[in-house]
Amino acid sequence: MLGALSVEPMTGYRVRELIHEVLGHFWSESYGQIYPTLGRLEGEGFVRRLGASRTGASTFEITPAGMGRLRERLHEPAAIAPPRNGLLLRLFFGRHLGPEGCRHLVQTYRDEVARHLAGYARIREELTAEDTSDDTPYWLLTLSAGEHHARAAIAWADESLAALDVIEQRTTTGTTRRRRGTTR
Amino acid sequence: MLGALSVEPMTGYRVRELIHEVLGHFWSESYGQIYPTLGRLEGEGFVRRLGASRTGASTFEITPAGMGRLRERLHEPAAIAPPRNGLLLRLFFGRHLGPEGCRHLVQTYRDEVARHLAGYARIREELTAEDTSDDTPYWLLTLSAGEHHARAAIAWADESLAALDVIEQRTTTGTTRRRRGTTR
DNA sequence: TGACTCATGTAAGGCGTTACATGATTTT
DNA sequence: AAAATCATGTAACGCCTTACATGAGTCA
Repeated sequence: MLGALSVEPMTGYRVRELIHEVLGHFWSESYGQIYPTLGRLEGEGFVRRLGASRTGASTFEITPAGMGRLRERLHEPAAIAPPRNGLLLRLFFGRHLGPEGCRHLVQTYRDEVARHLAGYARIREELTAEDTSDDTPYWLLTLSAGEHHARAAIAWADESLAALDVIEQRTTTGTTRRRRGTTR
Repeated sequence: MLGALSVEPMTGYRVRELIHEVLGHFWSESYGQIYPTLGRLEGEGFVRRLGASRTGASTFEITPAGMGRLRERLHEPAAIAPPRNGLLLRLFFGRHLGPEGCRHLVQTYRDEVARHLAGYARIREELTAEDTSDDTPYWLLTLSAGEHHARAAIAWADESLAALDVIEQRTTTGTTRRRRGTTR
């Protein structure tokens, strides 16, 4: 919230929109969070309501106190969320799913990550175009994290798909010593 | 729950313990989930209470219907959780934190991931020791995911630390053209 | 005029953790 | 006998999403 308003004053609706579009790969907020939070922050003096346009929409601005609070919050160590990776959980019990089922899960995941990676390429073009601001180097850090993660995920998926082929071969042909290439 | 009991019958306490120790890197459950779920599954006939030992502790066993349910659940596509990456959020607004603050965050993260990676090495030894079961190949997939992710995270962190050095140089020395190597 | 977008706000509910109360069994 | 571990269960609470109600402004 404070971070968004540190960029420029905007409405709650716009904050949600920006978070979704710009931070969508690593953050999310819903309206059910946005509006109550905005009210609370106003009460605490961290944001201020700018003249509401003739319509009901009100634009919020971060106050100097809000900037201080933002820095405070940024310094707090990031809370670590309890892990919940549904894909890995399924693969761990993959024996009950079979190689074919696992392959489908991994392939779907791989496709999704590949789409993300393609998206990152476009974002990188935009960020490295000549209009670099003081924020750009920091934004590139987060982009780079996405790229590293996506490339690793794809490499893992490819390895895993190959490993699943081998598993299937073994169970299909029994536990014989000889193995031949995949039929594809 | 069903997955855990598919390995062998055990108490709710033991399920929690196993999930924590074995799946800890990608899954978690709390007692507040375990016991109500166990009760529900019993009512649905997916698990069965084995003769309670003289004490109050009761060991649960998965039923054939439970095995069917497990396969069903495994086939469902994994739910995608709304992203919440506190580290990347902080780096995105890194300008307000400064290169030094960011470096600290990244370094802390790097250290943590490196510890995980070291742990994975030990797990890999155990898994590749001669006692391979039918589950082993699937467990190796999840282990490999952890390794790929950790290596990528470390590579990213190292790049980012270097990038942050450059950012600091630039802001410290002004926007001069010449730049020299880091001290040390 | 009708459709779409911008905008606010809340109610209901789901999910999950934390913390505590409680007690048996085992180990030291 | 004390301390640690195994075990069950729940109450309170926090967080967050979804869905809806509502309406103003904009565009075709």
